[in-house]
Amino acid sequence: MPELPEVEVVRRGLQSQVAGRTTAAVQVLHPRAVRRHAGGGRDLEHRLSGRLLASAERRGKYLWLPLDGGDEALVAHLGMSGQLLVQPPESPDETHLRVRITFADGGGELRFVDQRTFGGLALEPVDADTAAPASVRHIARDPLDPLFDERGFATALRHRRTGVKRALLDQTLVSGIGNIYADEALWRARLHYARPTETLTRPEADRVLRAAREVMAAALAQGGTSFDALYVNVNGASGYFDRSLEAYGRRDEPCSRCGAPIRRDAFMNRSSYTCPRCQPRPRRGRW
DNA sequence: ACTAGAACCTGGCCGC
DNA sequence: TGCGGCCAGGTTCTAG
Repeated sequence: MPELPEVEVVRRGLQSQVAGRTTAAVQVLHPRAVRRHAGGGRDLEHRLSGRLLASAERRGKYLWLPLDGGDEALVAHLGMSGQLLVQPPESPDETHLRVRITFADGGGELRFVDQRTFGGLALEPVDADTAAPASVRHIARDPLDPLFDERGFATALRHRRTGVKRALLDQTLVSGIGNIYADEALWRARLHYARPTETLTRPEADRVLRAAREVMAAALAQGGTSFDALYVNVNGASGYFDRSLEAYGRRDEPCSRCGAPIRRDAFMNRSSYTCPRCQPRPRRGRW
């Protein structure tokens, strides 16, 4: 499940292997993979052919490749199971291959592979002022961004009226954090996911942000997290940060700080993992 | 304006 | 062996 560290690994792969190359043909194999593209699959195939992909950018979990000229970009979101692979043209198609982009240099082709089809590609105009594509404009900066506003984040967090985990998952407040790193950050900060944001002290707000930054930086240093074969980077290699997770996916295993068994709760149609001793449930929590 | 929850999607896995 | 149901979860849409 790609979150910020995984997406950044993919961005680096794109920057080194795709940036600076000119596309030849584009083949859309599944309409849902391009549902965010205003003109549909045929339109994307035509407008993306013969274009220079200038660089690889990222904000939160969104990736984009600005085209030559700079007023358009190919935007990619991996969703839950999306992969961007650079493969030799002769290698067999992947089962869930959705979009194929070949290049004028005849080298490795860029393939968008996505089993669950939550992800997708789109060609979008780029806003001249922010240098961000249209669909990325509402996404907040992420904790690894040098321009991230820490004080502003802490203030905004404490003005929310919700549970702290919901707030961490809100990409308009802070981007890049998904279910896995939210649980890891909360474990590090010793906060329960249902803790009402309006009761957070400023030190607590600072602490959870610092924890999120630390766990994502550590994951990035190891090449991203992976739990199965769904996530691979642009070269096709899996990350392996899952060995370092302290809470997520560790139901009934002892907390490495205190030994209490990690518990799993259903929360927001997904799972939340907490240490019941280090992260006690607040008396009046917000779900 | 803000918050909460459903919907989208496929394949692996489990129990029967 | 097969089948129904559950689970994984990022984002968008809709309802309140």
